[in-house]
Amino acid sequence: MRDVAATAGVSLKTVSRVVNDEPSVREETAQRVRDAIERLAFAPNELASSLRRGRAGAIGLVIEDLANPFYSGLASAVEQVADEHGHLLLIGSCGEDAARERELVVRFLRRAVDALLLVPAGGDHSYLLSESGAGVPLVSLDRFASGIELDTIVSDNRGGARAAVDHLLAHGHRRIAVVADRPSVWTWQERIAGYREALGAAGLGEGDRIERTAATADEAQAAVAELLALPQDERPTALFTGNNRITVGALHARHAAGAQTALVGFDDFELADLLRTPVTVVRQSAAEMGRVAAEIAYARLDGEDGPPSHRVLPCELVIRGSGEIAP
Amino acid sequence: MRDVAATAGVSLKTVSRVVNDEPSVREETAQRVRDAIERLAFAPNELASSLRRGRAGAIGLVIEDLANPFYSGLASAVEQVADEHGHLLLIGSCGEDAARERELVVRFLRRAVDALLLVPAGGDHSYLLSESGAGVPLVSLDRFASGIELDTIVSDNRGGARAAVDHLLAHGHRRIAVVADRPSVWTWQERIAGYREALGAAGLGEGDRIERTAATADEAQAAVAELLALPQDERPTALFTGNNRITVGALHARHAAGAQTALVGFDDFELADLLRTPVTVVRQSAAEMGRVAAEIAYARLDGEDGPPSHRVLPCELVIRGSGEIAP
DNA sequence: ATGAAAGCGCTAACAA
DNA sequence: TTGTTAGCGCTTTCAT
Repeated sequence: MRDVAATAGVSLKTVSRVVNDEPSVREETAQRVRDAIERLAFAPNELASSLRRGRAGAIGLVIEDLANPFYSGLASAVEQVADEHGHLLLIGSCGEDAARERELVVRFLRRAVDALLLVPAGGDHSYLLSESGAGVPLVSLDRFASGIELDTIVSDNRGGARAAVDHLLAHGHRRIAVVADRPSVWTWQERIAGYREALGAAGLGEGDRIERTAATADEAQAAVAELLALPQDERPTALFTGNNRITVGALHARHAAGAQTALVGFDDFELADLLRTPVTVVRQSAAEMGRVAAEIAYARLDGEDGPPSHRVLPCELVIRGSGEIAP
Repeated sequence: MRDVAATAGVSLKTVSRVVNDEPSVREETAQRVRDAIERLAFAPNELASSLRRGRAGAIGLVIEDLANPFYSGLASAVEQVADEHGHLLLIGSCGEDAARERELVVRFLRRAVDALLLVPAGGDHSYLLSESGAGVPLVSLDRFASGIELDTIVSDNRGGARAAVDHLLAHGHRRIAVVADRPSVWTWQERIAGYREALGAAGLGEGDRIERTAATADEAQAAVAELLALPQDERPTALFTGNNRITVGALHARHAAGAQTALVGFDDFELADLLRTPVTVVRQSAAEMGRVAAEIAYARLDGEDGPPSHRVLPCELVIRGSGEIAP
């Protein structure tokens, strides 16, 4: 930049003005500077600029697993909003590991990201209180973070789960199993609660619950294989699978067992309509969630204050066949 | 950091040494500094550190579309390698837009990323020659960048395409249509070339080619719907779909038309085995590609020199049913 | 083993 | 409209 200034015969600050499109530079001067920039192939250092300004020109996103379509859809929406604001996007996956999540959060904040969005893994998040003293907008997506009040946007997990199980009940099922994520995760709690509420409303009690957990598609496949191998009078006639990974595992197990067990999954997925038995799902929109979360963050950056906001996005039951199989 | 130094009664430099785990600090001094860090809740500013060091502690990845499972799988693998090296990951999608790609590349370089991986969109990439003068390792994934020689890692697109079409030919097909991506993209050229080679080797000529392009699943669905609506003596009896988006679109069109047209797709996808007609595909590994590309970048950072390297990963034909349907 | 001084490349604040 | 000065928070170099 010094070289550009010398070449153009102006001061450093004038070059800075031109680079940043500040007004109040005479057009003729600006042109001279632009020529010099061109000739020297000058590229400003955004790191230095960020340091001086105290703003990074980037936002951070911490998710569980970039390879999971739910999270990549979410990330894609966040990316788009960031881009509209001229920001770059730092992404990190923590794989439901609280320690790793914290590490990523800390590193992002140390890079002075302008805002931080995260899908909180299980565990206490009060550490965010001190980490974010700096006033960096913090938004929680998909789940509530425990131990701290943040701007949060989630799907109506409980309502969606209840709709799924109600649907199965309405089709005559009484032995309905749920396979869901780790209990430490907020979404799990909600989805399980929805399951129990629906059973309860149908007059079914604790003894009628069949609850399994699975963290991966493989674990889900194993769990469902076990369920389908139960003696007929204990075997569930219907499955409620608590997320997209679990649904995939369950479908494989169901296929391997040659079973026609009814199934409703949480999370829609591509080609669900073209499966051998088209899959009935509770749909939530990862993209919408990502978009809204990013917009909340930018509203905060824009000076919007007030207490942490909570947004709940509705879920939608998409009927395709697998949920309408009779017991 | 100044405050920490004052609190611990040492100089700035000593704090810096402790923060960076440099040796040659007496343990007792180090402990005093660590106490001060703790008490003041000091967090070093990575931006400042990066500026001074001239290295960002991050790498950049430019892909086409984060919401596409192929690219998110690739990104996930890159992320993992970056993490192993203590680096953060900047991601940007350019949606096959050359101008947007360049913008992202420039911004990443201005942030002094330590290495840059990119899936080159169509168009000339000689601009990279000047942009990367700084000696930042540049690796091209999934495609060759035209106009510049870069470390590049691709799948054997031509071989994979040829295997797909050979397979259809072996099952008696003679009117085989290909639906592939934009012609400006390197992978398209290779996959089309493989298609033509296979036809040629079977004694079929230009007149026997049925070639369509589609950039999205929707466009592919429309293109395939048209093909399937052709009079029977012109209608293709088999489809070779050139990427995962196109396969999805084609499957929908095929289903809507109630057709039993044979189909082999490029790119494997989840649940392909559980579709009504399980889908035969040519599988490539996005994860492997991402991992290897990142490792090449780190090898370069490690001082490895020599001319740009080319790595070609093999593809694998996965037989599931849709490719074995008779004409 | 520790510290002082200089400066990475830029922009904010103020001055001319 | 343009320039000067100071300094963002850290690390390098060199001295002690």
